[in-house]
Parts: sequence; structure tokens; C-alpha cells
Amino acid sequence: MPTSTIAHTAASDGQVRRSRRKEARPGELLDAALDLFVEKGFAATRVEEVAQRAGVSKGTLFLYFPSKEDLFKAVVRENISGRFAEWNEEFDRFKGSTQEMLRYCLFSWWERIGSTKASGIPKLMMSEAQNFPELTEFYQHEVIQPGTSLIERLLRRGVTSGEFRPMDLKYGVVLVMAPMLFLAMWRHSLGSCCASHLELDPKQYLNAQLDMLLHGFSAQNSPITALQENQFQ
Amino acid sequence: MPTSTIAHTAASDGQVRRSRRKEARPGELLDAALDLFVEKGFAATRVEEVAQRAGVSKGTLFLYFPSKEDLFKAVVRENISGRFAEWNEEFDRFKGSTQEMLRYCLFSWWERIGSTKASGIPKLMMSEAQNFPELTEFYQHEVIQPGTSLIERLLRRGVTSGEFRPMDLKYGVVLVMAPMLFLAMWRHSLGSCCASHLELDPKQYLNAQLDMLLHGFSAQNSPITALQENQFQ
Amino acid sequence: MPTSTIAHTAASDGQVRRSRRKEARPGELLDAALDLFVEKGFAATRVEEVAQRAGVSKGTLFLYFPSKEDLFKAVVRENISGRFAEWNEEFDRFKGSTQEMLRYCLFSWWERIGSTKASGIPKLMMSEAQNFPELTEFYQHEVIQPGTSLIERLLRRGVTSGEFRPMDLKYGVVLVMAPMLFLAMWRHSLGSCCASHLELDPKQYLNAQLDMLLHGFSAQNSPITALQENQFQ
Amino acid sequence: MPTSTIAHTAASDGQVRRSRRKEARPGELLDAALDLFVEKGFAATRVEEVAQRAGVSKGTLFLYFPSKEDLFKAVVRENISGRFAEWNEEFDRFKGSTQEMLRYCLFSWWERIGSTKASGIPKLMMSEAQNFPELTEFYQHEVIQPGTSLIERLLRRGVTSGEFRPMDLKYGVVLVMAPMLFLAMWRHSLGSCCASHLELDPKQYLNAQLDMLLHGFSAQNSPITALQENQFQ
DNA sequence: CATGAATGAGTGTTCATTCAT
DNA sequence: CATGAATGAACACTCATTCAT
Repeated sequence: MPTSTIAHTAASDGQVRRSRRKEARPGELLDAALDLFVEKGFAATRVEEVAQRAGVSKGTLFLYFPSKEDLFKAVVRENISGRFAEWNEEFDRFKGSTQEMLRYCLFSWWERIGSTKASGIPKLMMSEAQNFPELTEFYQHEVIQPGTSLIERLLRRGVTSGEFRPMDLKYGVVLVMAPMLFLAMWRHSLGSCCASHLELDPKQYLNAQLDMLLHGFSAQNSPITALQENQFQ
Repeated sequence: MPTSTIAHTAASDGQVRRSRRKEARPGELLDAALDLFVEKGFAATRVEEVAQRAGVSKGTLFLYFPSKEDLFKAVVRENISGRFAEWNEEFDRFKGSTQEMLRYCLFSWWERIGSTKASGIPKLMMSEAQNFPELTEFYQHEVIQPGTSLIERLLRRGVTSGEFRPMDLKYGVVLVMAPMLFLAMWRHSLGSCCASHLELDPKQYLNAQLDMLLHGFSAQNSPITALQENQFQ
Repeated sequence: MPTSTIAHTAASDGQVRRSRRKEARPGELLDAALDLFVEKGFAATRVEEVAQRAGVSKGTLFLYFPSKEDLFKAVVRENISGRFAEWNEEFDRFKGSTQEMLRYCLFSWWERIGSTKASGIPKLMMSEAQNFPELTEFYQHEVIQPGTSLIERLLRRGVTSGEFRPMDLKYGVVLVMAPMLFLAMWRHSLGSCCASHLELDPKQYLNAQLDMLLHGFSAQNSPITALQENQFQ
Repeated sequence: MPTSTIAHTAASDGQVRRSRRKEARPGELLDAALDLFVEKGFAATRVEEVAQRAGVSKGTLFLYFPSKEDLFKAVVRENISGRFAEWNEEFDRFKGSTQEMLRYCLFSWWERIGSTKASGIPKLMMSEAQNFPELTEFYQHEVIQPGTSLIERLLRRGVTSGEFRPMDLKYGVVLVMAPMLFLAMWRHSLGSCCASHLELDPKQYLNAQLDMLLHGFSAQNSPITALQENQFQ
């Protein structure tokens, strides 16, 4: 009951703090919207429910976001696009090897997006892309392109330094991105539904991915890896 | 179980003529529904459009499937035919190296599933898993488990023969499956929407995956690969 | 209560004639829509009320008319545009003097439009033209242009035959149209609200207009006219 | 009577300073509202836009006018200032022929009303008469009746002097009024919407009307007129 | 006195579902 | 069996009105 703030008159300091009207902050709306979009998808989420969950009226929502699509865009910006600036800066300052950088990339993605509610957004986009072309274009520009640029940059660094083999960067980028996206989608769909024998421990999954990105399955490659044991957490 | 209501009428005259006629319509409806569900998702698909595409009236559709949800369930069930028996047999007879077997696995999947309409089913399941838990469980048993067993078997063969490093098979399996599922979903969603810089050539993508599964990015691994050139088609 | 036709089972001839569902005919919807559009204007008329008055559900209305604007267009076509073909034919066959033709023009307009509910449409268009540009364009093409063509033709005939003075046809047309439009608007607004000292008898008003169109106020013109006495009905 | 609540506070200090400040705002609001009501109609005008255009907040508007309807009433009342006294005096002093007087009547109406913002009021009244019966009655008394009296007086003068034929004054008055009202409405609705073949030059239109009021279309009447050429500006 | 954030009833349109024929 | 006309609940978005500050 977010409306519990109603009529909470602060008698002590002489000031009336809260009244019948809920003071809306866009933040609460964005949180509520993220929850519902991830849970139900874009189309199936009713704006009224978003408003209710944020403890305000439908009208108030439209006061802050001119349309449902704009609300969604704001959610994406708040939870995903906004992160790329910081990431790029971190990459600028990164001192270690590119292998370490790749590891950092996967694990910071996990901490900032993968393990949060925001990880539901990629799944959502996959599901609804066809039906909302404008949102899709937005997502392309705000998420896909910055994300691929970031990874491309990383791979280029590795190739330049001689750590990585020369490669077609386009497919290299997808090789790095796909497992992250897959993990996000898996957790929000099949992985979450059934106590499956395939319930993945995310960090172990990412370690396995990382290990394979670097060394592959082949036996002649370096032998001690996440694929063998759960030694990395 | 809407499909069970269909085919159990023609017991009297021994001929399946009447029942065959009846079964013709649900089949067309299921085909039409698969196309549309994959293209637009469950919610955005209108039953009337399904009926039109199948050449029948909306009323007729509801004659065969008591609700849109039942239609959806029937679509998913119908398209999960057990291809796994055949695959297992092929694996029994396979003579080459496990590396070749892995390659065969990815490419036969592409030919039989990935490049066909059936590739829409994983996307559907990912998108709608939350809304159809009963269906999800069914999918787990009928597809995910047989599929993982198949790949697990393959990996075990590789480890036993010394071609592959020892590994935690659970994560190994996901490493193999993820790119296939990702490819299927990508093609049916974001990948098809935007004239993206990320439009993937499926065979090249699979080659790149295969290459990385075997060798990873590292420079000390075998240098000439699909990642470098487009020599594989 | 148009829904009184419900469950009116015709027991006599063995046939069930009417059932719970109302059989909608677009005609009833058009009638209801004309009533309400004229009474309340386009924007203020709720489609649900139109449907109710026609005795059907809101959904049924959208079965016949894809949008409120289309409903309006159909109303205009049914009640106004459709008349011009007949009018043109009558003008083709007209044998008398152009003065008689002008009289015929005004009075047949009165019988077919001015005295009917359709006379509310011009007022409505005047009120709402600015807010519904698409409707306005439609009205231009379907009503204003055919109407002006008809009158222009009439005036040209009179000038050619020497009955009328040479004139700038554009303003001649407006001189003829304006009083008809004014009468229609007056009746649906100020004229209908108050038992005014200006309550106009339409036929007398039209006679006065006709007389003035032909002769003006001047004393040197033909003396016996509608302006003097109420001899015409 | 919302305007009565405004100006009766400043009795104490004799100076109208404070009250003058207060009155400034309603004036701006009424101006803004007139513009918008005329342009868009009552329903389509948003109070927020009125407030913005007047440079105040929405809340302030409701401080002065308890509702949108009250604002509308105030707008109409405000803009019906008694110009009729002046007009009557001018008629008292008029020396020329009644034909000249009629011409003066039309053109001074154009200068004082027709060409100004005030010409929007008749359109408003025509559009909204049904919804504001109380206002309509007010308009009858304050505008229609004085106006008709003025014209009636003019026509009577012409008949008495022998310039005009004897006539039923009631219809004579409408014959004179109708084209003025029509012009005002046309300019504010259809005439302004469409780059129509019927875009009217007001002075030419009034000349044509005047000419026809005096002579009609008939060929035996005086031949050189505004209907023939555009020689009058 | 002035503000503007908050409200919530109201509207056009869609679409799964029903049912008389 | 098959049809398709009819239904009505649902939903995004608007805007006059309120009221705490």
C-alpha cells in the first residue's frame, strides 16, 4: 500500500508534510514500469497498473511521460543506455590485459544489468520488436549500437595487442554478446519456470563462457578452466 | 486437449475419410497460427487473421479450439515432433571425430530446425513461457531434456576420446545450445526488424560459434578460422 | 426502446424471426447518427450513444463503420451528397424560365434538405470545420463543390438567356447559397432556442429571398413581391 | 456572474490600484478565451491553453471563473458592448439617401464588427446556442433585438421615402442581416479552412450583397454593378 | 493571491468469444 | 458442421477541476 503516506501529518515540527495527494516522483513510476514491463511485456502492461503500483493516478503518469512508449524509453534509458558512458570511461582507464578486460566486461554487465530487473528488457525487446517498430529503432540506437561498439572496441584492443587472433569483428561481437543475452532471456523465461536440471548459476555460466571464449573446448588448450570445476564464484 | 476432440469420431465405417476431412482444417489452422504467433507473438495475433489465412471463418476456429490459449498450446505441441530419435541414431552411427560431430550437430540442427518454420517455436516459448507454465513444463520434457541429453552425449564422447578437455557437462551443454537458440530468436525478432549492422549470415555465425567452441579467441590457438574469413558457406 | 424486438418469437409460421441479438442495419445507425450529430455536434456525440439509439452495441457500429469519421461521412453521403445526381438530372430536363428554375432550386432544397434533419449538417460543419480538417475536406468535395457547380450552372443559364445580368459567378453563387445556409443554421441555433420575434416561416423566407434575388428592394423594380405580402405559401 | 466577484474589493483606500491590477487578469483571460473559443469552438478549447495564452496558470483561471462554462458566458457578455447607441445616433444624423444609408450600414458593420475579433461572437452563438440557452436569451436581448430594430428603422425610412418598395419588414430585416452573419461565420469556419474556390473578399462580397439587395439579378434592372466587375474595393 | 501537481471520469477503438441461422 | 453478425469488456490517453503549498 504505497498510499500509506496519506494524511501523515507531521505534528512535531509544525509543518504539514504529507497530505491526501501523493507526491509523485518519476522514479517510482520508472521502477513500477520496469517491474511490470519485465513481468508482462510491453503490450500486456496496462499504464493504469503502473500508476497504481507507483501509488499515483493514471493522470499523473501521463503528466510525467507523454505516452506509454515514452515511459518505456525512459525505463530503458534509466536502466541500460545510461550505463554506457560509465562503461566507456572504465574501458578508457583499464590497465590490465584484454583477457582481464573481457572478464571485467562480462562480470560488470552481470552486476549492473544481468542480475537486476533490467535484464528482463532484452527479452521483452526480443518478444515485442516486431510489433513496435519505433521502440525497436530506439533500442537499436540506444542499446544495441553502444553495446556492440563497446565490445568491438574491446576485441580490437585484444587483436591489436596480439592477445586475440585476428577476427571478423562483427561475428566476434556477437559471440561475446549472445551468451549474455541468452542468460538474461533464459532467466526470464524457461529458466525461471521450472526447477529445471538446467538451472544455471549465473557466475559459473559466465565463467564457462569466458573460458570458452578464450580457449574453446579443445584439449590442447590450457587445461584448468571453469568448465572443469566450480572454483570461480 | 482440443486436438483430442477432433479425431475420434470415425470409428463406424472403418474408413477414415470423414475424419480425414475434419483433420484437414485443424492442420491448416495450426500452420497459419504458427506463422502468425511467431511473427507477432501470442497477444498481438488476432484469431480472425489466423482463420482467414487458413481459409475458414472465425466461428470455425472456435469450433476446433475452445479458446485462443488452446490454439496456442496446440500449435506448440503440434510442432514438437520427436526428431530426437533420428538424431540419436545418427549419433550412434557417427564415425568421425567429435569435432566433426559437433559441426554436424550444429549444421543439421540448422537444416532441420533453424532454417525452417519450426525455429519459431523456441522464440514463442521464450516469449510466452511465463504465461503458459503448463506448456513450459511440457516443452521442458519434450524438447529441452532430449536436446540436452543429445549434446551431453556428444560432449562426453569428446572428453572420453581426449579431444575435449574435461568439463562440467551441464555448462558445456549450455555453451553449445545457447548460440543455436540465440540464432533462432534473433532471426525472428530484432535481427529481422532492423537493417542492422548486425544482420547475421546463419552459416557464418554457426561456423564462428563452432570455431570458438573449439579454439576460443586466444592467439596461441590455431589461427585460421571462420572468424577471420568468410571461407565457409 | 428499439430493443423491443428482442425475443419476439413469431410462433405463427413456425419460424423464429427475432432472437436476443438485434439485427443491425446500417440504416438505423445512420438515422441515429444524424440525429445526434445534428443535436450535439460531431465531437460531442459519443459513438456509444449512437449505437444505443440504434439499438445495437458499440461493437456493432464499428462493424459497419470503421471509425466515427467514417460514420459521419456516411451520414453526409446518405443525406446530402447523394442528392446531387438527381438534382443535376432535373436541371437537365428543366424546360421553364431560369427564374422558375431558381425558385425550383430553392424550394426543392427546402423539401429535400432544409426541412429535414439533414439541414443540421451545414451548421455542424461550420462549427467543427476547424477541428476536423479531414472531414472539412470531405465536405468540400462532396457537398460544397457539387452544390456550387449546380448553382453556377443555373446562373450561367440565366445570363446566357438574357434573363439575368452578366455577373461574377463566384459571388452570384454565394448570393444564392448564403440564404439557404443561413436559414438552415438559424433554425438549428438561435431560431430554435427562443420564441423569438424573428421566428421565420421558411417558405416565406425563401420567397422573400427569391424575390430579392430577382428584383431587389428598389421601388422602380417590379412591385408585386413576397416582400409585400404573405401571398405565397 | 463570475465577473461580479472581481472588482468590489477596493473600497477602502479610494485608490483603485489594487483592483485595477486584479481586473487586468480577467481581461487578458477573456481576450485569450475569445480567440480560442472562436477558433476551435467551446468544447475543443482547453482551459490550460487559455491560461497559457493569458500568461497565468490554470489554477488562476479557476480563481476568476468558477468553471469553463462561466468563462464562456463571460466571454460572450464581455464582447457585446452596446455599439448600438452610437449607431442609432449616426442614423439620426444621416442625411443621404436610404440606399447610401444601407451601404453605410453594411460597411460600418464590417469595419466595427465584421473585420474585428468581435465577428467571432456570432459564430460562437450559432455553434453553442443549444448548449447555453440562458446565454442565448441574453444574446437575443442584447444583440439580435437592437440590431433588428436598427435595420427595421432603416428599411422603414426607405419605404417611407419611396426609395424601397413596401415590404414585410420582418423578412426585409432578415434579408439584410443574413449576409452579414453569413460572412462572419464563413470567415471563421469553412471559408478559412480550405484554399477554396469560394474564398471571399469581404468588401466585394458586401458590395455584391448590397447590389443585389437593391437591384436583384434581373436583366431589366440597372446594369452596372458589383456583380459584374470588381471595380469596388 | 497564485500556483501547478494530482486526479479520475470519459471516449474512440479493438478483439476474443457467442450463437442464431 | 460452418458461418459471420453481434457483443462488451478492456485500454491508452485527455482534460476540467481541486487543493496543499
